[in-house]
Amino acid sequence: MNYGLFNLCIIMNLKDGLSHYSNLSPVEIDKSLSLFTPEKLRAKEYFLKQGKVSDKIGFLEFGMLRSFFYDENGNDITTHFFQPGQIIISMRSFNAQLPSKENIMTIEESSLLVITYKNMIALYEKIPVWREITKMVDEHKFNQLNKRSIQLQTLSALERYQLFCEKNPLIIKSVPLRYIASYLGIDIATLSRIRKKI
Amino acid sequence: MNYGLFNLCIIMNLKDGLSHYSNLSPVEIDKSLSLFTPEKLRAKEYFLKQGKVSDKIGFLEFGMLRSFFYDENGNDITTHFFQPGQIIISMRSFNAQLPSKENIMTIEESSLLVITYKNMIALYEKIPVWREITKMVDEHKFNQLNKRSIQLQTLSALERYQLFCEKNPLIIKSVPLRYIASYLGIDIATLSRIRKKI
DNA sequence: ACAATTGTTTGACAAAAGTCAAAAAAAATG
DNA sequence: CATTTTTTTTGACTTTTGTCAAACAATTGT
Repeated sequence: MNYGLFNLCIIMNLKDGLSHYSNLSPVEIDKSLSLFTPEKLRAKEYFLKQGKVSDKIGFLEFGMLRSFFYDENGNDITTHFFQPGQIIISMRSFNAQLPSKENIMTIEESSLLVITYKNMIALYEKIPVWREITKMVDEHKFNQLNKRSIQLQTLSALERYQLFCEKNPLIIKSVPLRYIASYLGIDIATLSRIRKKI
Repeated sequence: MNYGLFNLCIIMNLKDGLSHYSNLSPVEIDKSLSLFTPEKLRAKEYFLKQGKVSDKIGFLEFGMLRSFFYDENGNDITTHFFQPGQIIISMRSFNAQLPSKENIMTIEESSLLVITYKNMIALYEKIPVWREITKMVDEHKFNQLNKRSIQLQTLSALERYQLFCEKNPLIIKSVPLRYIASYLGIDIATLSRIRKKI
């Protein structure tokens, strides 16, 4: 059982990831995977809508998604990007089964392996190790968020953008700049000027 | 079982909190509390040091603590304030038993109820409901951090400070401004000017 | 109580980031 | 492939925030 599971990246699929990084047996892996169903989404389709209780999470095979919400002025605020190999989840809504405060939407055509909340619970009963896997995902998400929070707290717009580029070359390539600007808390015009400077 | 548990605030102690907000029986509560030991700390004492694996968490009865780290220039960056009624924990270090990236230190004289990692594990075995309580604490911490992250992303220095004052009157009263400035990602001189403006 | 230390405010200035509007470029659509 | 539509860049300007140093205030230890 290993944190690498959630940095799988593009190369690996869910099955290979589980066999490399979890200590599930091949039989358990097959039993687990039978509860996931493939789902294809076109660009700009919702995976989760603000206000609804999240009833599923997904493992992203390929494509790109983002989570966002609308602030009091109707601005679209991006809060997260989801890359291949990552778990698509709204932690608060899925874990506590509360109405979501954010949308999750594809940026481009995407392919996921989806498991419903009901099946996830079933999985916990059948294969208790999955509780640990979930715990690891949650911890990983917490640590990511913590890093992000510290970056927003301590870095200038320029530094945030530079670090983001360094750590997320894939996102830079395939995501509209205005989403990245909003994610970094920078005005789109300012980001444009920062880019010119580099 | 109820989220109110982690917004107990000053009025309530751990015992009352557990009996009001958890569904532990009185016997279970007493059994649980026997694994917590009182700990008094003077001002500016460490509860946890950067680099060490956290071996305990605490419930704060009274006093005030903060977590912080030193950045590459040696600046002291405050990442969190802990108020009475809250759980003192470094999530990453305690949950995953990894070396801590942050310090936790009292700001003023404080009184805690402390439980060691070993005893926490014992508690999970004796009273499995504690796994759920922990899960709720973790979820609550995640949601708090998520809020904070969005505030850093979307609000101006002035707005961040105003919101902070509104939500944390106790902290404003008893914590040096430079800690608050650092927590909000604002230069101390800028914060001083913001305060004059209000 | 007094010196020493630590914390906060202020001034003068510089740099960073935001605003609004228009132009340019790129992407989507028929 | 030409035309909408969307996205990005740019210009001119304003506002916000940071920097450095000094003055001032508060707190602490002896």
